[in-house]
Amino acid sequence: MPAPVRQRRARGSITPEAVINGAFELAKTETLDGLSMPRLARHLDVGVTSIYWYFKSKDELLDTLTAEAFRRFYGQMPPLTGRRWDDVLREFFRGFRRILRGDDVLCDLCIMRTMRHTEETITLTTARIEEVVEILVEQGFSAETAHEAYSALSVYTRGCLFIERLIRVHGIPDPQSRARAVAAISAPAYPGVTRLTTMVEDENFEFGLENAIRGLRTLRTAEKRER
Amino acid sequence: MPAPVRQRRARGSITPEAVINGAFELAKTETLDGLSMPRLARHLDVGVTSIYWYFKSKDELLDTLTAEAFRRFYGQMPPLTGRRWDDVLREFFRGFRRILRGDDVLCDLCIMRTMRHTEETITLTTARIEEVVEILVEQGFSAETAHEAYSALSVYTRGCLFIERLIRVHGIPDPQSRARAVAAISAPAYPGVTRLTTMVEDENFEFGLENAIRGLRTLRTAEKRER
DNA sequence: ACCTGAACACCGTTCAAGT
DNA sequence: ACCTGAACACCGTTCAAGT
Repeated sequence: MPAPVRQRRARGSITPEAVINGAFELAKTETLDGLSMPRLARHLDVGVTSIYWYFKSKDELLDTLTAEAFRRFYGQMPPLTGRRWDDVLREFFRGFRRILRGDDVLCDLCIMRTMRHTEETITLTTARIEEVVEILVEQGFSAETAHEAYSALSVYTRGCLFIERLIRVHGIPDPQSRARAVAAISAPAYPGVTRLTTMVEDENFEFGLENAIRGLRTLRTAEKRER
Repeated sequence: MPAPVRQRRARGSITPEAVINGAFELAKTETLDGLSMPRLARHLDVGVTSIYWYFKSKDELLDTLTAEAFRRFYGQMPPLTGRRWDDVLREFFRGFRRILRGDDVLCDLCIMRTMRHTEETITLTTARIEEVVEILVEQGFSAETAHEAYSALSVYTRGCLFIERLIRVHGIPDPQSRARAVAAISAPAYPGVTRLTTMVEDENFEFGLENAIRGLRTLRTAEKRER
């Protein structure tokens, strides 16, 4: 009954930046999945269609948000200070995980959404990769191996973030049903199985990280001997 | 104008199994995201609401599909034949990746969707984990380490599948824009960077797998010496 | 007990205006 | 050039029937 009166906005009173900031705000109060065009419009006090003047689809808006997310993410990544290659790897991938685990919106945009990055994002990412690779090469790795090492640890770290994010969104089965399920096994040989082996915690992450570094140490020695 | 006549179905002509099979068929022709209740109903030639008699929400239907997907997945996992622990790990995780990379619907259900499994699925999974862990323990690993090793390789393999799936769904930026982006870096020290380091291919997967095994070998020797 | 269409509140997007 | 509401085709889910 009360007419949904809303003042017509002045020309130029909407900017792409305002839309992007509003989108981040809204995603933060809910979740990235909760971000819809009508809700965003309401949040910005703008007609729904007005957003389409600046972003020709929701996907294009999300791409822009992703680019901004990467900028914010890399802005938070501290510069490398370690001297030895293994300390550098630890520092880098621990930081990587810490930052994205602490910000669900950034995690959803940088890790969960897509692999189609903008040119700017690729530049940012590649520069960071190079930094790490360079240190590895300086300290005796071949360029080839250094890249593979980075790639493997990157996949591992993103795998952790991905699984941890799924758990935060959907939860895990309650411990009781889990215990019953494990009890149903014919030969539960090792009590440790009852622990959530499919879940990632700090110690799990650390084990994989240290183990990879151990493998790389052996490889480095072998590569050095070859020359 | 032509009245949308559809015969009323007989009582008992719809079964949960038929719904599930229809859902798998439909997801296969499109994608899991393309599976909607109206489309599924049309595919089954059933009223939309009828599905809700057997599954009280789409989420419950998806949970049932996930349980079935895990059954199919484990049905395809070959029994372990390797003798040495490292061969067993290779065999297991290569098979894991191969099967889920070859079936997008299974991958979406088992890897991408959720971590909230049914009791049956947990039993299936835990039994498989135990099989691997037991072999590691027989050959000199502590139960603790064996679990951590499994967990790390599982996270790594699922990370690969996750990233590969994202690429299949959304694609990656075209090589040209990528090359331009890399060229924009101030000091592109290593030409290898131009290669898609964020992408996962067979050789990338193998490197991480072998490297983890290398790390475990060192750890095993150390653990043996301690005793 | 089982099957059904109409209806509701949502979504992304387009159209045809208004200023 | 920029902002807008109405409208469209979709979605998941509920309701109030029908048999």
